[in-house]
Amino acid sequence: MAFDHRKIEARWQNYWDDHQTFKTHDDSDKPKYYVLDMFPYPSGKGLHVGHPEGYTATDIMARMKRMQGFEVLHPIGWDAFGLPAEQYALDTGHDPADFTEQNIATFKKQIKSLGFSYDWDRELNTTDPEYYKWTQWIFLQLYKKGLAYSAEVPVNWCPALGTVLANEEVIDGKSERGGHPVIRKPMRQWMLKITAYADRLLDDLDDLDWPDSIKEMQRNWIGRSVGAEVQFAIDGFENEKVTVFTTRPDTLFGATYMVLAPEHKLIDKIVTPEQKSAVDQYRADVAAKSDLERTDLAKTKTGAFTGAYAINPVNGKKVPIWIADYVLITYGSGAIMAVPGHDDRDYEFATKFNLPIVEVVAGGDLSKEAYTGDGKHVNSGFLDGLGKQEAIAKMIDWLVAHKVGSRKVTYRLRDWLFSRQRYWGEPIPIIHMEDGSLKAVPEEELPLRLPKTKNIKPSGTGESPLANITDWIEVTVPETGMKGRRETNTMPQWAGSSWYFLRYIDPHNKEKLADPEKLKRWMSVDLYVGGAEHAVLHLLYARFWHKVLYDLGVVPTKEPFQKLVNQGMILGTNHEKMSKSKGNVINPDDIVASHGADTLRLYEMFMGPIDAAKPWSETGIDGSRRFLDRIWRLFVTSEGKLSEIVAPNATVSEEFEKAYHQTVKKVSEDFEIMHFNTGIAQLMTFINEVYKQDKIPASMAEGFIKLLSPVAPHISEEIWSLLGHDQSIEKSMWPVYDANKLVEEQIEIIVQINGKIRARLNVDKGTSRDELEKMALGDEQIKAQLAEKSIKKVIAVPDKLVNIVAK
RNA sequence: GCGGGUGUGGCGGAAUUGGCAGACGCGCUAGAUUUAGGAUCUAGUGUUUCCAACGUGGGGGUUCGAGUCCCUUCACCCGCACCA
Repeated sequence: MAFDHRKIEARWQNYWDDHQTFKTHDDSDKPKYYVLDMFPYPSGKGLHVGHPEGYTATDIMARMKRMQGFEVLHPIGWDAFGLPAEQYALDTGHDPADFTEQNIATFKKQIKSLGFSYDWDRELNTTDPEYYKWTQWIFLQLYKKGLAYSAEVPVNWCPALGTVLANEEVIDGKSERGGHPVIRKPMRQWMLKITAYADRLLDDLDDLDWPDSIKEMQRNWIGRSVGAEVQFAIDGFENEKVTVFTTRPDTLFGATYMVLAPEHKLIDKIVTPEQKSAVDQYRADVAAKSDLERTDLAKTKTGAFTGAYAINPVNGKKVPIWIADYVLITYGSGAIMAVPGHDDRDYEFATKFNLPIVEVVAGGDLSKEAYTGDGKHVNSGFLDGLGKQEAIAKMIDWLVAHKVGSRKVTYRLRDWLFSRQRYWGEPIPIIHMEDGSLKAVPEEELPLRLPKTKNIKPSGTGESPLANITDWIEVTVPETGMKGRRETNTMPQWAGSSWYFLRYIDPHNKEKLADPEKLKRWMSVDLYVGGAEHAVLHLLYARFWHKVLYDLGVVPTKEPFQKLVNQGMILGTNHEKMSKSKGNVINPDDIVASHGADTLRLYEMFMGPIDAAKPWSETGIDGSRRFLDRIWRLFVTSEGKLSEIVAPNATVSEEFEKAYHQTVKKVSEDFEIMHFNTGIAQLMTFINEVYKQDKIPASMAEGFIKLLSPVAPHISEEIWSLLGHDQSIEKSMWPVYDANKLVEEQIEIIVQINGKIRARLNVDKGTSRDELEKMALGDEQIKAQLAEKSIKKVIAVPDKLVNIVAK
């Protein structure tokens, strides 16, 4: 009987469901292992081959750990709020909830067809009011702690569509849908003060077992820089000051001009009448530029002189104040002291506008370029002769003593723009009262449900479609009779995914986000696997919320995800990213139908390292299927019975026994560190060996099938039952190897002359250096090779080699 | 430009602390078998001028010995984008 994957896979998937094989027990006394996949967004397009890669990796870990005696938490759920459902609703008038439900059903069916060992009783859905109740609850905690505030910030407003667009919906300043112009318009938005946690988000990265690249990306994103704030007085304006931020306060003596960002609010006050038209013109030019043009590094510097002068506090010199778009209003204080001698950008600007360049750190050639390195300070008064570090410290002391500046840390990280002008998101539980005050929806009234509506349409005002739903919007506080209007903004998609891993731990809890005892039992996540595209935002937001919850005593750990692994992308057969337009998309459903889920799982793990980008190969997937067929033929007869190669008490050669124990060792070790490709290679090697045997003992057949089972669970269950077991292989114990069987008594040693292999010797393990040397020099072949030469040196490494250096 | 990463056969990829380069798979070749097929089994398969030499993007170095360490250079991928 051939290996019929359709029948077998369906059978075991039903068995697992019926027997609740993968149910997680909170009260077991086994050690815990929490292995988590990144929350999928159930798009209408369904699963692509990238999904099963990460999911298979975590599933292998989950299945192996269960067999190794761990209580495993391996859940899945749906990050189901999001733009596509809303757009679908706007286009068709249908309820996004229905659309989402269908998509989830499709996704679930696809995921189930791959045989992942999820505990489906813990399935989550961010759009479920019982779930988003707690998303809203967390928001209220943030609000109470002063970490949620509202502010006027510019958004992408499309007047023609009457709506606000996300950045990705704006292409070249036009709306993606319809090509209407989009303008930046300040609107009141909810912000979360993630910057208050910047230092902790940065520092706690050190203890995480994450890829360096991801940690580095987060560090860069947070962008902490240490320097000083310096206040410059403005000539002729006694009450005005400009504060600049600099990382190089030691170069203050070299500040020969000052630059304000074109949006800086002081400009109108200080600009001289003669310069006003030039400044206005420049600001108009800058405003007309797209973000892309403004940030184009290749362009030359532009700017305009305001006519005003600032006073350099350290030497009292007058320096001209310019405006230029190379200074960003969003960073630091939106103003800089320009030190053209020691900053590339300032140098470029000064050269273009003929501003003076003064050397204050020796070591460079200022006629050619700015010198940004370290060196002795010159032309710097009390700093002369000092190096960079001492000079910075001394200058900060001076600034503090003269009350014109201080040490200062700034971050690139901005506060999190938390509101979206959307219907399909968690409602923000805030009421704007008619007296202008804000009132939080009482916790006991949560969840604040999204109102059902027949027709979702833009409000036209920039508010979300919720603004149309008068019944929902207008509220009266019962105690006071005061009227109010609900917040029409909803939360971004990041909200629900910032804490879902906590809810899996206690998904049906009505009283709390999750039981503290259970959180203590399960946190933190031992292994988190997902795509690198979430390297910054999702992982940073989740860490931020987690720290807030930690401070509130809700969660027991400082960090949510102890170990993080990014699966690499699966490319098309042409080594390019899969895309519809390139026609190189592989649909996992097709593979499951043609080759089976086990084959797909096996192949995706065998393709290469989990974190590398790897191209798909048609013949490669065939090869993986062939391996499973080979296993099947080995263990199962054409009548569907257990093959006679398996004999309970078969004796095998010492060599084969060794191969078995080596396989157990290598597979166990490789899977543990997620080197699935090499572990699978070892399984293949073992099967190649088995093909050379007449009989193998049942114990080894069972051991092998156990090793295979996390990767290819369906075929493994089937063979396991043919081996005479009436319980799932999942309930069996992971095999252990006998180290004694791996001990080599004799090993082959290579003998090199000048690093080239000239002979091989079989010696007892542990043969001493001297002995090896003697044996090597006594070897006939070696003697012959050395006949014309004189020996300079002999290096002998026990159990490895002898290298003879000769001339 | 800055930060991170990757370069190994025809292809995907293996290779502890520096110690037999190319495990395993694909592809290819040959043989066997068969109801002749995109099946199966067995063997072979880095290159070349094949008793040997060369070979891990290029160049240089350290070392008895380098895919692995150091310097330099090139190519590609990912992230950031004038962050003062």
